[in-house]
Amino acid sequence: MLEFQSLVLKFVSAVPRGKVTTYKELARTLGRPRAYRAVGNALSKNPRPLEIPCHRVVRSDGKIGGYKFGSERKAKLLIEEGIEVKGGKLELKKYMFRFKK
DNA sequence: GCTCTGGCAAATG
DNA sequence: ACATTTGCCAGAG
Repeated sequence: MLEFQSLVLKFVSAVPRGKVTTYKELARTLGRPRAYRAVGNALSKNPRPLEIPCHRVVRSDGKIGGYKFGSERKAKLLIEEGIEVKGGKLELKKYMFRFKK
């Protein structure tokens, strides 16, 4: 459904600079706690890569995860936003942003 | 309608 | 901490 995707994009763009969220949390916020894969799928098909900060969505274990334009690019962007990325990972506890709930 | 593939997660070894 | 296995959702063909 396109609803799901739209929602994903919407929430991701709501993530403030310097913060990140996980695929899982995002999925849960959308009402589909186990649709984390679908979330990644939706982001990969992101219609506006420039307007949507897909790089602010990371894995639950703290790893950067993948990215349309390469994980290196993603890590770089995150660092530029003030997020420390060490060894391809980051401090999730510190930068995790939760929507409502 | 079924199979395959993903920017994944959690459990297991 | 790392690798493998299993589960799960949505889109594409």
